[in-house]
Amino acid sequence: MPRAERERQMLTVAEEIFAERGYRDTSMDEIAERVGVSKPMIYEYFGSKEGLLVACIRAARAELLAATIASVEGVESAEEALRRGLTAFFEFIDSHRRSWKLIQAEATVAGQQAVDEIEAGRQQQTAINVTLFSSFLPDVPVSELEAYAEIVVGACERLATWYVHRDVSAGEAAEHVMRLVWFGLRPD
Amino acid sequence: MPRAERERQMLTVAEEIFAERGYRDTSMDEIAERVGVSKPMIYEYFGSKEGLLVACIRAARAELLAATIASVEGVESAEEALRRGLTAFFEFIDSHRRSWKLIQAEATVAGQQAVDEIEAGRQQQTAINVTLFSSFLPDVPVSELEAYAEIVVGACERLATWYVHRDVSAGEAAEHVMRLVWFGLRPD
DNA sequence: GGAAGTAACCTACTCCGAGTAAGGTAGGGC
DNA sequence: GCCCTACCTTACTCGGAGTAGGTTACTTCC
Repeated sequence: MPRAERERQMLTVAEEIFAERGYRDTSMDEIAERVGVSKPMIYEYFGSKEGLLVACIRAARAELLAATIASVEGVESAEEALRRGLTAFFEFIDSHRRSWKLIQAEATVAGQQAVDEIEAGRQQQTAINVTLFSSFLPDVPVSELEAYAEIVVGACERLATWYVHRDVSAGEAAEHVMRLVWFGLRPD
Repeated sequence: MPRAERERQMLTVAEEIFAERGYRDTSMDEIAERVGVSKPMIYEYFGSKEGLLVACIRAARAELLAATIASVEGVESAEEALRRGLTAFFEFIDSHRRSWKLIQAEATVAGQQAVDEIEAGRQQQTAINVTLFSSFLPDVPVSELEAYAEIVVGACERLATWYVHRDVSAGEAAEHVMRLVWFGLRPD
């Protein structure tokens, strides 16, 4: 079996087991067995247990970002773009709970590399927000926009965790964040 | 040495090493050595490595909550109470970076117990926010207030992480959150 | 066809650190 | 003096991350 395919297979299985039982309680032996391969193969391809987790996180975050970006493409109004981006985020959470757990690493993270990977993902999300905010807040300094962008990223992450336990639609969740961000930020 | 004092000593050392090197890269042997005691003593008092971490998290969160509550005591205006609570939060972060790392567990968390402990701390913080919001938004249903409370908790957590790398004062950070929350939520 | 190289894969380990079994010592109550 | 309890130790087990050193099988070049 060619390497690329094996890697994808390993990622799929790892994502499943990590999300199901958590990083700590997953052994490399188990992943290897479920893939139908021996442990050193995984080490050959991903370097370490943490490396494997990092690859899973990266893949999941990439999917989320792609969904967000696709949702705002071609939209002119800033308000509408913001609303669509937020809705896409919560819809993603809804249909990809497993990926969401991984992106957050469900607080069962491995080490510095994994922390950095998650932080890098947040930075991408923050950057999108900064761009968006600057379109309707041209006079606000970038450092302040960054603060707002961080706030929104944090707000969404937390609300997402709350959200999965409630009977709330993606639209409603998005509207809640919208209310704060749009009413709170738009110039008077 | 009496148990209570030993426990406090162990917590102090553990907090220091966990915050410094992360949960994963800290060994119980090392903590025991630095305390000047043998490993089974720590197991006798805290049950497990995760139990020790949970105790550290709980202590740090209790300190933060106490500071928050003290800051709003006796304040009448909702706006002022909110501002003071937020400022107290960021001031705490400023002067207790080590505790903050632990409260977040710096993404190097141990297992389900630790996750639950962190979540429980957030719930306390959320409850405070719900009470506060209901004072100036009496007509909004509780479930919606909860959503806003979660949003604010998430926003503060994220902004705190951003905050420690920047040259921003606690007051400014609080003002940024204030702008969104107050302008975003107050009834028109 | 055979030599040489390489990519995919394996068995059989090492080693570190969490957690434990079994016991030692010191001081207070009677 | 004796027992009981609380504090503390040495000396282990055991599971899982990571590795050394191979084997197999397919391609490539002569």
